[in-house]
Amino acid sequence: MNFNIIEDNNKVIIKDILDFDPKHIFECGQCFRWYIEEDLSYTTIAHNKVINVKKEDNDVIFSNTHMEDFKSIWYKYFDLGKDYFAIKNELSKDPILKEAINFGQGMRLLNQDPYETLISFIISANNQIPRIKKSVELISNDLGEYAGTWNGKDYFGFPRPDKLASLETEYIREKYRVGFRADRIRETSRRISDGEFDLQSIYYKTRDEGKDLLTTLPGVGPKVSDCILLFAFDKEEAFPVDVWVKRVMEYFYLKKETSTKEIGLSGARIFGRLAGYAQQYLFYYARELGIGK
DNA sequence: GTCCAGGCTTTCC
DNA sequence: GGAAAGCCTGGA
Repeated sequence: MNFNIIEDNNKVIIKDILDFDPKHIFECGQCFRWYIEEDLSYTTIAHNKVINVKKEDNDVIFSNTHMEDFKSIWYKYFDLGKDYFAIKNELSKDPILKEAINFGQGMRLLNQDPYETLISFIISANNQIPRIKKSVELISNDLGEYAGTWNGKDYFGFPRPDKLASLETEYIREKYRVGFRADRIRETSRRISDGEFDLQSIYYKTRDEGKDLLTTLPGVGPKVSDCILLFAFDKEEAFPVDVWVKRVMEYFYLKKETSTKEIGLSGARIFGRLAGYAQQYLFYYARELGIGK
């Protein structure tokens, strides 16, 4: 680790860390379980634990935790083993990316739970971020384990697959406001719960192998599978192409209307093994600034 | 085999 | 009232 960590009264503080901005991490669209507080800190839940993250000058304060959890859970979750200085340095050779990175300089790719990420991104299809967040919260509050309270709000973990697999499609549709995605959620959860689909095995597969497997699940196509590979399985070359990435790639790089499939191939060609990071800086940049709209 | 149009729930802007 | 971090189906 190239930064100093200290522990203090239910807090862990990283001193003088570059490349860590809670706003850029949580609002860049990779994660749906965060809540901004009045003091502009962010509260999130993962591994059935609640944590509050606040940036103060060049320090980041993690509250409601301790060093043991920090080392065993949050270090990996916040991708602190990666050298973002080197990643950004490499990608900044591209002048367009340099702008996008400058805009979202404190972004990091989280390592999230595979099943929660899978269901969250099935919900994301033809959907809006505020609605996706609401559906994920409704599911957790109804089926998840109580994980803690922060600033007066109770937090519940995302349930295990057997919970959603055991429900009727109509219940899922109406209770969680997921519309036509309800049966995809139920059937995908059932396959995992019944052991027909081994989600953990994807950790040990390549991006292409993982993509072929994930797209056999209902509700998982090219874009959603790349999101899962990038946000849960640490496949750095995964390049999810959504409407914003399509717009920003057409606007800056390709200069003409291009099919989604072709944009995916261009991402691999232009950005190579770091395509996932490039995608995330570009997505955040394009969406916040409305580029190409 | 590949490509593409149309349909899909609900709500946010 | 259009659009939304897309996927699935059917037909060319």
